[in-house]
Amino acid sequence: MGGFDFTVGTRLDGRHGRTGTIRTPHGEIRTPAFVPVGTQATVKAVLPETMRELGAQALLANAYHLYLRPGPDIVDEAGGLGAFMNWDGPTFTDSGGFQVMSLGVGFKKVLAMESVGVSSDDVIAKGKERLAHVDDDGVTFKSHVDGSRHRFTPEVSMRIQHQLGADIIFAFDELTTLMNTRDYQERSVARTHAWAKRCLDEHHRLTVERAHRPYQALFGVIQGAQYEDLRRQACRGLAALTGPDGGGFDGYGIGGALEKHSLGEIVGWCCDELPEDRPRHMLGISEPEDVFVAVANGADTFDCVNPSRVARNAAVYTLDGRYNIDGSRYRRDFTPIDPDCDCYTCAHYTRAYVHHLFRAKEMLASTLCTIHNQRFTIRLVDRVRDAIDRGDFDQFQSETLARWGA
RNA sequence: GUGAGUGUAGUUCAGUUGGUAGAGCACCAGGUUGUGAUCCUGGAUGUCGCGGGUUCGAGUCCCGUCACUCACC
Repeated sequence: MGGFDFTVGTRLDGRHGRTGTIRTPHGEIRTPAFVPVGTQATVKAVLPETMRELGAQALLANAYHLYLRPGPDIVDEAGGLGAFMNWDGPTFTDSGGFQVMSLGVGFKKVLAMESVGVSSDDVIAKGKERLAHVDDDGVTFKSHVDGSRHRFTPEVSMRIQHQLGADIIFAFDELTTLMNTRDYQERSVARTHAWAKRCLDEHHRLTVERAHRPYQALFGVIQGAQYEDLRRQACRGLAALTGPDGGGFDGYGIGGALEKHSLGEIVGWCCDELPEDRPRHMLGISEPEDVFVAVANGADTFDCVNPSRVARNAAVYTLDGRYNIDGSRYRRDFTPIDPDCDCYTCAHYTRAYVHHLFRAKEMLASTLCTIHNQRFTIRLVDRVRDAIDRGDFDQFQSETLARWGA
């Protein structure tokens, strides 16, 4: 796997947590690392240069969105995702598997139906408004942009992600919900495993075909929901898979819908089974409690839309907790959003000003709060990494979470 | 001075043949975990201009009065 490798640094006693370094053709990622999300080849509201200044080491975009718009061929022509968006650091793309669920069934819709006694299996079978349909070969879906029909298979996802050209790409997986039956979860894990093998094969073929391009690392994605046996089985299965060249996955993604309280044990089960010389990416977390739990149990990198999304709706993070800056109590507060923060926003602007921008619906409000929340999250993870290297993780965790109020 | 119209939540307005008031925005408070997210959920709010009258009951009908708007003198 030329151009890509992972070395472990300091390990946590008795747990899977560690520091390390991922090397990609576009630079290194020191882990643990938070990877901000720029779904459509942009971290909403901020410049790529700003993300660099904030300390972002890598960015993650989405194959589904970029496939629909502008189209992977255009990103390819532009020189790949990084060149297209003026980001010269490492990049990730998600496979589009998440959209199988979010477009097809809808996580919230399914949760809401729980009270009515409807399982998402029923919804998948009977739902009228679903935009996606899953079968063993792949998923057929309607574009949320214009309603046109499309089909993703593991091979299609690999081709798209090769055209997008991110340094780290993910295998095409099926994300279930907590509402699916145990029986469905078993079948889904089997399907995701079969898709993983097809991804590995197609990835190998494309890597040979596109040998003139920088090497792209492929991460297998683990499902299995809240079931320990399924998670372990999924991990062992993916760890044992090899492509035509005899090589396996370059790393692993831990995915799936899960309840917050079981995050730690699920990551722990997975990391019991996964090879420790490969990086593990936890998909979709960023809250301080989750970061500590995921890192302690072995996650090396993780991404999340939350710092950006909540920023656009006036929620800002501090080590003392989260609050809404558009609340009336900040109208005359001329202190920074977070007095302990070193970000550009906190250095130059007051709560009263940002409060005013939200009230006036000015777009700068989103920009300033996104800068702050991204910096908050990146800096928190930087400190976690330093704490592990210092041998100080447990104390740093307990102090930080006590202050956070978790 | 004459004629006409309008006065209902902070605001713009809706209120069916009379049955003790609603909406949008604003306001207040939350939420958002591989972005279908300038999105979603809750909440508070009224001497229906004022005074009489008719009626079991009036924001709705009648009389008077005040304010504002327009038109004409």
